[in-house]
Amino acid sequence: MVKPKKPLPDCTIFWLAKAYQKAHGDFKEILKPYGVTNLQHLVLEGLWYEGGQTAAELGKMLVLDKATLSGVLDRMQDAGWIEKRRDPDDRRVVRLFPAPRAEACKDELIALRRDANNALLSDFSLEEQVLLKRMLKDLTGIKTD
Amino acid sequence: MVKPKKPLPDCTIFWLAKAYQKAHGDFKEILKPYGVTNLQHLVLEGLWYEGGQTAAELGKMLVLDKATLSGVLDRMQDAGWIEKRRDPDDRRVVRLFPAPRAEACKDELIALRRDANNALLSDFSLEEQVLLKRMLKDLTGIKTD
DNA sequence: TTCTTTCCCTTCGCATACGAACCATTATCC
DNA sequence: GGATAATGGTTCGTATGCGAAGGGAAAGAA
Repeated sequence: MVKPKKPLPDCTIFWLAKAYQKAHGDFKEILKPYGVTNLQHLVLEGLWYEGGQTAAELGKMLVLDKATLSGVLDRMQDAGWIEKRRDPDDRRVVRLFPAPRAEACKDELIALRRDANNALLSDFSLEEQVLLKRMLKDLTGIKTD
Repeated sequence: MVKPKKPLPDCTIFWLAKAYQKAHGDFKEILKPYGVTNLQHLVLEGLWYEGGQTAAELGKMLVLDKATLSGVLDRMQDAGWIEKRRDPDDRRVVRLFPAPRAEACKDELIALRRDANNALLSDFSLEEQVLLKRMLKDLTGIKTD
């Protein structure tokens, strides 16, 4: 009795989803002890790269819907990861800054993502790694110049 | 004034997420007129491949958490896409079958995924397409034999 | 046979994701 | 200046996604 081996043959969308779920899930486990989710970690990296960004700017940088960001930022503020400050010049705008809790473990958290990426790609040759990254970027349609 | 161009340089997890989101979003738009979601389409393909599967079997085939499947199957039954039948020999089990509504547009729906995949990969050479698929499968850690 | 374990599925809780509607504020046009 | 448009955020609704707990049923052990 042979079970079917090929669920969805050649469906790249499917394999893309599963590769993402695997990488996402692994990183999620790594982050769990720190009390940060994947998306929250990404937000912190965005703010470390450039603090004082507005939610709209951060959403553009991280390619995230503003509706998604809104809830995430709320939870991050409640958890003490970030600070929200109303812009006095434009009261529609909320400017975002990493809070002390984030600065305290900044280096450690940044290392986690770097290590997770290395682990993810460890089975590939350098050429394959470069090619994979290029193809993934091409798929997103995002121009990085 | 040059805006920062590289959001998260060399973070493959990030690009994997965005590539997935793009492919998923595009396919979602294609499916919208048909009243099916991406996951529901996947479930239908699973059942067309082999009808009468249990939810647990389908979850293994599609690499989906049973908790996720439970809600999806409910909505698909309500929408008339599938039928749930209690197995008389093992009353824990629910066996799943495509409903007439699904059979009616089976060929059309299957073609949609094939076309979406072709569109997704159209910018890559055949060699690149093969390599990408292999690398994605490697990343999932799923063995397809 | 009865107790324990295992299995299938459902439910709950939390966190994405995103379209759409909405409010407040600023910018633009006449 | 005043009507209109554009912008920044929040909120709502719907659909994933998964860990954890729970209930019912079958299987295995004592």
